[in-house]
Amino acid sequence: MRDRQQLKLSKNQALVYEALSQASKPIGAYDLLDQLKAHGLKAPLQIYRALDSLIELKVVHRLESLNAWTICCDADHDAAPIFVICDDCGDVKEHIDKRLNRNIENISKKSGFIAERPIVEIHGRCEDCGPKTN
Amino acid sequence: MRDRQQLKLSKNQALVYEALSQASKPIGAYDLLDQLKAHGLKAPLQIYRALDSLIELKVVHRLESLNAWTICCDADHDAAPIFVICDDCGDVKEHIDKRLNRNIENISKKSGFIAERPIVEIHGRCEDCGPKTN
DNA sequence: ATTATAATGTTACAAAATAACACAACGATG
DNA sequence: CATCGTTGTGTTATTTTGTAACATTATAAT
Repeated sequence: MRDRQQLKLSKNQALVYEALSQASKPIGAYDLLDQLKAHGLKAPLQIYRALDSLIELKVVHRLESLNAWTICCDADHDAAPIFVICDDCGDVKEHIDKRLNRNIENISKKSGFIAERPIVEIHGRCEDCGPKTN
Repeated sequence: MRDRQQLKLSKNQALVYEALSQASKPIGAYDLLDQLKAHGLKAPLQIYRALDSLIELKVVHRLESLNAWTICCDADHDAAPIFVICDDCGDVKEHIDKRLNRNIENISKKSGFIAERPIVEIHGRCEDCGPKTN
């Protein structure tokens, strides 16, 4: 796990990074703000700006389908991250799958498209929670 | 192209469906509302409710990374839709790719996960727009 | 030291989505 | 055909999520 020193994070970036690191699940911007009010943060923008930098540094991901952010599990990936999201317990796991990434590349190439930011978020039920009952 | 009769859409559902059908790109809920004010719609909820039903009917997709909705291009797909999104011109194309869908199934199975709603949205540059220049 | 760059603080605002409640239309069933 | 459950509608207010604009402060490099 890389720490603030290695990453050379600023104060707010470090605060947000720490909060995300300690969380077991992705967190929304306003939840982060609530947590970090104790450390002096006051406005949403402080959170959003820190998140933007952390994404730029590739140490944090945004989950588009959850409006939430999470720590990047994997230090060095060229491949796109794949998120598997349990809609019951909220657990989220990050995977890297070279084959799926090649697939995305192929689909893109076929139409002359340049894939710069592939988003893959698989909603469903994790092993512990089992199939939906309704 | 299925029409209102075949789908048995209600008034608001039909209005939203028509608006999306005629659009060349995905549209946001409030843009839809603006368009449909001419037809008497007044509140966001009317749009959101219609969109929910249309998604239930599987004739409309939500693009999570755009906060926008688009008509489903393909009448009968069991496989998950894949969206390819040009960040320059805003063009969006829907693809169905069995191989990628098998991939997603495999990734899920490995961890006992049941994939109920896979989201794949590939941002980048289309052939016409070419690579980013900045 | 100075200067460009990045980060911060703050107020106000915009955009996206939902809650709650009352009422109307529709379709099946008796 | 009546009535009853379901689905759809209308409306107001509110919540949640994300930005704009502008002034100030820290950081690192030459």
